[in-house]
Amino acid sequence: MKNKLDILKSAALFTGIEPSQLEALLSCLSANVVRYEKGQTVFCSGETIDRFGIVLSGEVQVIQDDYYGNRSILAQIGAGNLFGESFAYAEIKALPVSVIATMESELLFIDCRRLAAPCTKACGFHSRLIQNMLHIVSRKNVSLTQKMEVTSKRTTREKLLAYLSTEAKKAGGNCFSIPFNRQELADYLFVERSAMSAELSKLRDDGVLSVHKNEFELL
Amino acid sequence: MKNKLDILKSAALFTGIEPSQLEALLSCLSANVVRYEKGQTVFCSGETIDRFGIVLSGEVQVIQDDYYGNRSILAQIGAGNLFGESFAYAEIKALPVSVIATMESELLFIDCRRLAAPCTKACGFHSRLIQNMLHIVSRKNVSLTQKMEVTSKRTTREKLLAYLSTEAKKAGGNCFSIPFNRQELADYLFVERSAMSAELSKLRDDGVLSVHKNEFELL
DNA sequence: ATAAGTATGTTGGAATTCCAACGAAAGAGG
DNA sequence: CCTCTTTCGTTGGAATTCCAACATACTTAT
Repeated sequence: MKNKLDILKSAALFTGIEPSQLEALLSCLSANVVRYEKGQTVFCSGETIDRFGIVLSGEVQVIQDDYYGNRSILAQIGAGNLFGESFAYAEIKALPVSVIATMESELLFIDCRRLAAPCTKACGFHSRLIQNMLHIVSRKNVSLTQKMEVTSKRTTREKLLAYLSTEAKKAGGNCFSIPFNRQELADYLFVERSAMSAELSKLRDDGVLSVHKNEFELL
Repeated sequence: MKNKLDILKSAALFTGIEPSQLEALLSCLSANVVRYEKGQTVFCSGETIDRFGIVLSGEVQVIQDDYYGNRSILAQIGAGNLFGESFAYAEIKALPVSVIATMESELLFIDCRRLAAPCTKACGFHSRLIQNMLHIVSRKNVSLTQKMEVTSKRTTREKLLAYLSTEAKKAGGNCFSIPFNRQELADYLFVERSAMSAELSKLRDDGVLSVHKNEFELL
């Protein structure tokens, strides 16, 4: 339980909150922790949710499967980050996505109304929390827009280059590693795995990049 | 100025605010109105913004042009709706998109910090406003996700069907009109206009839909 | 009414992607 | 060490998209 609190202390949702007050706050929010195994479903498309999650350890993916079996990965959420909050605060009836654990994970859940509404105990956290939440949701919005900038490209080659460029920029250099295997990367870019693999080879032959497993270098 | 206030009264940002207090609130926020001509740029990609806009009349589009000249339409914003708020609250340095007026429009601008921070005059609006804002940004997030559900489809035909189905559902029937011309629809779906036009004809020949200008009917 | 400009539908060939299948390489587990 | 499973690269043909070009409405301005 020690390291979990450390994760929360540095989580964006709790910036500006005194670490010493964190436990009191969590109990005020009646937050609860649940452990998930690899591959388990956290939220299932179609259901209604009024709570959101924070990843304490492990990782979850926000995905969408159509009835042809094509999977689209919309987002990958690591430790300290939130998932489901936009759908909870948008108050939609049917979740258009699913959330799955990609590895053994500990997730903390919080009721979204409990966080937004000023509480009866007159604790002063809520004003700060809702500002943090607005900031987080806004940044997710920007992330989605940037993902669209990548997936709006017409060819697999352009999508790859757009994605790898942003990853390089994020890493602050030409060498970086990506958090996906080939199938996941294809699902993230909305393209075919085999065609993408072939295109990666072509990019390598063209001297644009070098690649070893998930390690990339743009030349 | 009369109808402008009417627009604002029913705008999602001001739900829960007494209409009678609206003018006082606007002055507290030091909101200002600007008129734009058709085709004018409202926000330009690359700039930093600390304010957002509300469409009073007319319409704006959130777009992205790459250096091959391909335009992507990310969103279309009509009267009463907001634009730019996610980028303002995410506090990013460089705007990754541009906003343009698609027709003569009146836009109202509000400083994003002015809205979020409790004001010195101790007016009680801000708590409500920030909750509304969180709700709006969350719903935009859901909209972006739904747009991705459409654009993640691999073929033009599937994209069209996915888009038209959601429009039909939104209209609550099989007959509906879309707010785009053909080129704009192609830019919205990230496909080629001519190929899309051909695919529309094929869908018509296949008896899946009938179309007259922007009026569609799914059969 | 005429002319110019814009929007839309159509078409043919080049380029690209999709799909299925296969084999090689890397890991996991016994 | 071997087997089983998963991941990844490659390939060939079918299907689709892209691109450029052109023809036909439909609009707008003069």
